[in-house]
Amino acid sequence: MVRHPLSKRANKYLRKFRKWPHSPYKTSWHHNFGEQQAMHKLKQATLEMGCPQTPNLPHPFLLSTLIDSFKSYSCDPTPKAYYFLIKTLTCTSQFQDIPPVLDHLEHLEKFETPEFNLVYLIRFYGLSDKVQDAVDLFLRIPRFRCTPTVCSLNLVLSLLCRKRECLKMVPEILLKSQHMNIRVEESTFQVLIKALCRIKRVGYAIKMLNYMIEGGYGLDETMCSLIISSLCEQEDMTSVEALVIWRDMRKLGFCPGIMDYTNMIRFLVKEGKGMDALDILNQQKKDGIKPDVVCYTMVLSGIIAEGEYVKLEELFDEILVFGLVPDVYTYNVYINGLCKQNNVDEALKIVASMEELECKPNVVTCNILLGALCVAGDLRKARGVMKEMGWKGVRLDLHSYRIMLDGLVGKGEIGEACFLLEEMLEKSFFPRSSTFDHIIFQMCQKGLIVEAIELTKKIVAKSFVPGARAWEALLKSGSKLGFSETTFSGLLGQKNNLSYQTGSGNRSVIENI
DNA sequence: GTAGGGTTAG
Repeated sequence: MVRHPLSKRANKYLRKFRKWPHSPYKTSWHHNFGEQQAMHKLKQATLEMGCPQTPNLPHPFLLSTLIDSFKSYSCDPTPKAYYFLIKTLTCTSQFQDIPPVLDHLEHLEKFETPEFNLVYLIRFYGLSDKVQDAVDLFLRIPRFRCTPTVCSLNLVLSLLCRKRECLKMVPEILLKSQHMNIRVEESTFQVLIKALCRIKRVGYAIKMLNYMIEGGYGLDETMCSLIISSLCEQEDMTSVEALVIWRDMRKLGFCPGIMDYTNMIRFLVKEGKGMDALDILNQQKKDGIKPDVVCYTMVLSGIIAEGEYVKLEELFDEILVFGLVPDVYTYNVYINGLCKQNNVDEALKIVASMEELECKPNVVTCNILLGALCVAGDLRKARGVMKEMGWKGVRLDLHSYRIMLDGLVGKGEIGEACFLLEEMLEKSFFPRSSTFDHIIFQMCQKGLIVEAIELTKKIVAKSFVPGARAWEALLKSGSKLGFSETTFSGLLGQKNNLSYQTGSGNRSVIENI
């Protein structure tokens, strides 16, 4: 343990340095005892305040309690006592009592207020939507005989960065902090970059990174990674800009890790730049960072989106050559690529081989196949896939049903479509609005008007809102056959229920019935 | 040593 050297500041009550005889009331332990008792009294008062038997009693003014407690033990209030007081006031929502406490602390106390007392309150203000109060308190710190450090500054900055409208105060605070003699540190930049990335202002985060470098700090790789991972969430970031950022960071010596490559690839693929993603993958290999199946899967899907099917084959082979084991995600992407090339038979073969490799197809595999078979008009095989998935325990989801339903409707298989729709409704799956309209329209065309009305009633009872085209078809057919208004009474019964969720187009139709 | 990051579709 390091002790303070016995110097001028040594305790004069120690025998070695004693100048005066002990006063029985003025020893240090006695003083501490008094402070402890006063604290105890203060805590007691706050406990009684929160007493469940008297919840409606007005709260005592705790500042007076604090002052009185310490006075009664003949000692001065301690910073600790103020910390306790401020914490109690915030926890019990007695916000109106905080400013007098601060005034008292500023004008009537003599001790140097520890920064953490104020930091606590600044944080509290910031998190309870009182950002201006937080800023004001920050600027007022020196008046509490406290030397503010980068701690307070970082806190205020992070609070300001949480809200878009407060961002504009950041430069002003940075400027004022200079006058307050707070030295901006690397951590300040980190706070700003993290906050900017969080609120999706990656452009500004990059500016900060550059300021950091200009300020003589080394390249912060963690911040680089953070920026790269935030690219995807940035709506107005183009792939060209992202690639420039990536290139510049690399020039500055950034050594991306696998997650950085993954994030960059994900961003590019999302932007429809599969070939750029492939470039990044190749860089990754050159840099000696082995891409895993996740990287490959994303790049494969990007390449397919760009229609580069030759590359697709090459890359899929590469996965196998590198000894990576494709998983269901990879297979799904590959199968989708085959389907996009109208090679459904090959896709089906791959599914069969997946099973041999004990990689179980999932509902996504199923949906890809169903979609491709329906587009190809091969309903027989599509039905087969549906059944097979059922046996294999792959639970069909909303999309499976919608895809199949659209396939049936597209081929004019209205009877079967209705059957499937019933099955969907039992599972609380709803068709796309246009699909339903199509079914009703076709039923009316075929003269199945009563059935169409029944089906509409059933789906409307489940709060589904048919589109304008369905209503139109029903009305036209109904009036042709001389149906009275009462025919639609079952539908009208739902009117109030529907009006709030109906688009304007549909509302006028319903109201006109 | 691990997970996580990745798949279809209106």
